[in-house]
Amino acid sequence: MGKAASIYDVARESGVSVFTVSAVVNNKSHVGKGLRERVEAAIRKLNYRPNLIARSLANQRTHTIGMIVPDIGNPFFPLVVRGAEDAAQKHGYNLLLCNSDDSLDKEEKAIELLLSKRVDGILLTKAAGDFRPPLRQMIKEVDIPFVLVMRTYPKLTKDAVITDDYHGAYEAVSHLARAGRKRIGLVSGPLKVSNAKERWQGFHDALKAEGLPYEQDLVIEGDYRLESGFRAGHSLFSRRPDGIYVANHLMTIGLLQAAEEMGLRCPEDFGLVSFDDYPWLGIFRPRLTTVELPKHQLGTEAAELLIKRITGDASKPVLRKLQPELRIRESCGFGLRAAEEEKE
Amino acid sequence: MGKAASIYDVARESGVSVFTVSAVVNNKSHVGKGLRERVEAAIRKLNYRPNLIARSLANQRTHTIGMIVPDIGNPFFPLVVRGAEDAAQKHGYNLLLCNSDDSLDKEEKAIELLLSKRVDGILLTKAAGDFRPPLRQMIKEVDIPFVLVMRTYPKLTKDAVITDDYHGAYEAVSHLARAGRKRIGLVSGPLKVSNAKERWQGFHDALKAEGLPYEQDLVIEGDYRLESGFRAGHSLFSRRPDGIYVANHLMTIGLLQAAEEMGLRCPEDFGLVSFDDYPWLGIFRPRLTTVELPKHQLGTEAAELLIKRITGDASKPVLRKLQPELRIRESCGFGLRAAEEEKE
DNA sequence: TTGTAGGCGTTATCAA
DNA sequence: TTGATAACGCCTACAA
Repeated sequence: MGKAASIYDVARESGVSVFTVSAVVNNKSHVGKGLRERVEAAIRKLNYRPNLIARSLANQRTHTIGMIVPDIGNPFFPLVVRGAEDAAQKHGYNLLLCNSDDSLDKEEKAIELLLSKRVDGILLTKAAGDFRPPLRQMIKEVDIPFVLVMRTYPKLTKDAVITDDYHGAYEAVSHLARAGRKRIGLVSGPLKVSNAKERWQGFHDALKAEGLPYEQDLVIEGDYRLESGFRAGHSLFSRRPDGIYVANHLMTIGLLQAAEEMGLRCPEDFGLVSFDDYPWLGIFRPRLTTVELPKHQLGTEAAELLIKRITGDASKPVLRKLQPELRIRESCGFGLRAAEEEKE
Repeated sequence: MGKAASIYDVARESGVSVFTVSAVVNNKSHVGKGLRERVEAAIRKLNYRPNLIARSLANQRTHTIGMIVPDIGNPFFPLVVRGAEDAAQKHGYNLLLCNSDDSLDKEEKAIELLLSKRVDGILLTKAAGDFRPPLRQMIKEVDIPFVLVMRTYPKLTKDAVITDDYHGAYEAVSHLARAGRKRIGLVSGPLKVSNAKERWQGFHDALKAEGLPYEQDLVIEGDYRLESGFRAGHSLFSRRPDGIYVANHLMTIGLLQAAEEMGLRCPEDFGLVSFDDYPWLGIFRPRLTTVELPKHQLGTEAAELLIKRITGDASKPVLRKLQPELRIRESCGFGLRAAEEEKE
């Protein structure tokens, strides 16, 4: 009783061939009613479950998709992953999850493993930097579809589901300007990453459009992690900006920790707009003005697209750009300014 | 060139048998230096990568572990998953991630799929309720190790890595009492879940020890989701408790939303202690007093234990109970009380 | 040390 | 409609 029943056991039990069993399991080619019932009975009796590993080997299809994110511990990604899992699930796929920590090395290892495990496709949030040639070669040979998530990387594929980061950043900075901020700083993600560049560009162009100076000193490149926000805060605040746009949540937390240490208050001492929104940001003070990104949708759309590719859709590459949404609350100091004007 | 090179291709290319190739790939039984080099050259030339699906079929080992959590979108789980992934990774395993939404049905489907995919073991945060007999039967037959995460379920296995929830809740409530709260309410998780029961018990016993009344009206059973915290808040606040212990973060957010709607302030109008801590709770107001749970460690220890089981360790069941840590901040109103006493 | 051949559990081709 | 039988790609006795 140690081994699980195989298709052979079922065949023997019901006195038919494995072909027939296989046919009823996958309800294929019309199997005679009598046989079908006998087989089904045997299946129940032996508690037979197809071995999907064997099936994968025969089919060359695992119904598994690999998903590589920088860090599932970064609160941005869980919802993206959840979205992807929901879509995958719906189409009968599973998710093999990997963390790259934005390291090219880990990313490469993860991809190699996923390829060896013969996943049907990969959802990738590309780490900063370029693939090494051997890996590119390998990927080309294997020829499974990739869909990029949140970050483009045209050298690999043009299929990507991202957010309109340029626009989001532009909105954020314009809003800061509308709130009366004049010296606006930026805590950016790693500029090698496509969306960080986009956000930087949005920041830059919005300043220009508002007639505000772009001060190199007020631009700090972080890595989307909390600590880098903290460090950025320390060096940024010494230059006394009156407004700051921070490119993600984790760095915002770090920045606010730095502000706290330096005795600076938001929005009194500096206005703040942050990227990605969370339920708790609406209730704690200061209420953060943020640019919300549709995380769950990002995941589902990416997975849907990937599955379409897996199942043979070879239509032209799609670059899906989801729209962010500015959520105005208090950290930008908009209310503050209104209050001051009332006094005058 | 459509197909990836197989072990046969390598064998042919280097003029040896598949056995020899297999041996050098897994650097097994001493292969003659000359042959080894020839084989290695062929491997590089053909860019050969072992097909892990085929290997799994032959070995009866997938080096994949299944992980089922209620919802990766609940901020509690990402770090647990990350911990598990780190440990898995370290030992050469991958994580197949599933969400159960605390639904028995989804949980069952997920387990069946994981078993069919022949994962080597499963990390499970059990959904509320009991397995149905056929599933239990199936699990017993397949005989792969399970390790429970965060929630016990002795009917399945006694291997579990959890937190000392009783103790954590006890501490939380005692602290509320020390802060001078007299009518303390509870927003609990689903009482069918082991840790919700533990937290309830800790709540109950702490009240008793402090000589405070246990008021049934002030105990509300939620489901660990935000909305249930919101509803709980609405019904709870109408009874005017002066202290509340909420059993997780998401429900706390919901509860605070309700408080806001009703114009109640924390800690002035009610003291609050919440479970699980996050970096942002230290910087926003009100600063939440929480009981931190070692999420990452939970994941790594669970994965380590599971892998030990997978690799044959049959020592007696381990119930690992990690210690929570009370982080006193301001939402309990402790500072408030101190301030009042000073005035007197 | 190396090769041969059979098995892992399915699917799929080709006859019957 | 069914049944043998050969893939799928790898591992591993058993032989040589």
